[in-house]
Amino acid sequence: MEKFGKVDEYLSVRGIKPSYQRIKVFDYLIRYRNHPTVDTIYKELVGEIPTLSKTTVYNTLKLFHDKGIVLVINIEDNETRFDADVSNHGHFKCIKCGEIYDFRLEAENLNLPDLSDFKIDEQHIYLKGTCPKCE
Amino acid sequence: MEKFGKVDEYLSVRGIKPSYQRIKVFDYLIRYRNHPTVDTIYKELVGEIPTLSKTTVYNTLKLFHDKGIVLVINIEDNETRFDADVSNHGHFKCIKCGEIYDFRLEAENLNLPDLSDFKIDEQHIYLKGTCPKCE
DNA sequence: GTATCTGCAAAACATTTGCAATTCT
DNA sequence: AGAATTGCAAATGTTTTGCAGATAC
Repeated sequence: MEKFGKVDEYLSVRGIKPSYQRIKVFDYLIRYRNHPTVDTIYKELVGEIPTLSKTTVYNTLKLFHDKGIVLVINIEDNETRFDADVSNHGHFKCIKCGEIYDFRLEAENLNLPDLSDFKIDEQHIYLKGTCPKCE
Repeated sequence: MEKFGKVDEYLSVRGIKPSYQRIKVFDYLIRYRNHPTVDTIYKELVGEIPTLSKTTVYNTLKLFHDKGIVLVINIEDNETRFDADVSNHGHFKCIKCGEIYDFRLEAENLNLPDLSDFKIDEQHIYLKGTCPKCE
């Protein structure tokens, strides 16, 4: 994951003090790139960090989101997921296996009409269906 | 709202018994077109239907969704909203006033790449930013 | 030593479930 | 009467909040 350089430096540069917990959470996000929920992150890390609390995971992800280094993914109404890839891309969720795939989104692919007076800050494209493995 | 004809008929044709509560909920959706949450619908209708319970609103919206006559909108992670317009359109949420706007989506506007092996059932386009009124 | 960060416990919400009462035909 | 619908109360699950202790600079 050279793209991020050393994680503590990546965080520092963006005004986030690189605490042990924050480094581990961010490291998890970029290592697995699996669009995890808070619960997934917590369960994965608590083995390594026995004192970890979910509150800290919530705090950390909120901070990351405020600082613009993670995206919040609301593709399903009963689970909030997170993504450290903040580039412009879309998400596809397979309704059979539950896997979430990323796909590239070129600007010209989204030529939205009559929104000239709207200032667009965020753009989320969510698709649902069946992935090649499950078809 | 001629598009829906009489609500009880619209529901019946789609295999939904048009109970008083169901008619009122659907009527609310098509009359206000305001992408309400369960709570909004409940609060609006309980004045008119004093015995109404939130459970019934939940049951009703789940039934409507299963039968394909409402869309679930997850533009925000802390609120599930509903839309009786099931045509292909996108949603824009103003982060200042909170209003949600619909916008048309033509097929050629969404020319998504390399998804030929994926079977797409649902497509959600959510934008966030500032609306003309709030700019 | 003072700020910040962490994590426990409780609170606040949103949603679901079980079941009994009601309604409809 | 029988089947479906409604609605209460309780359970569940997720996220937030208050605060005390730990950690970092």
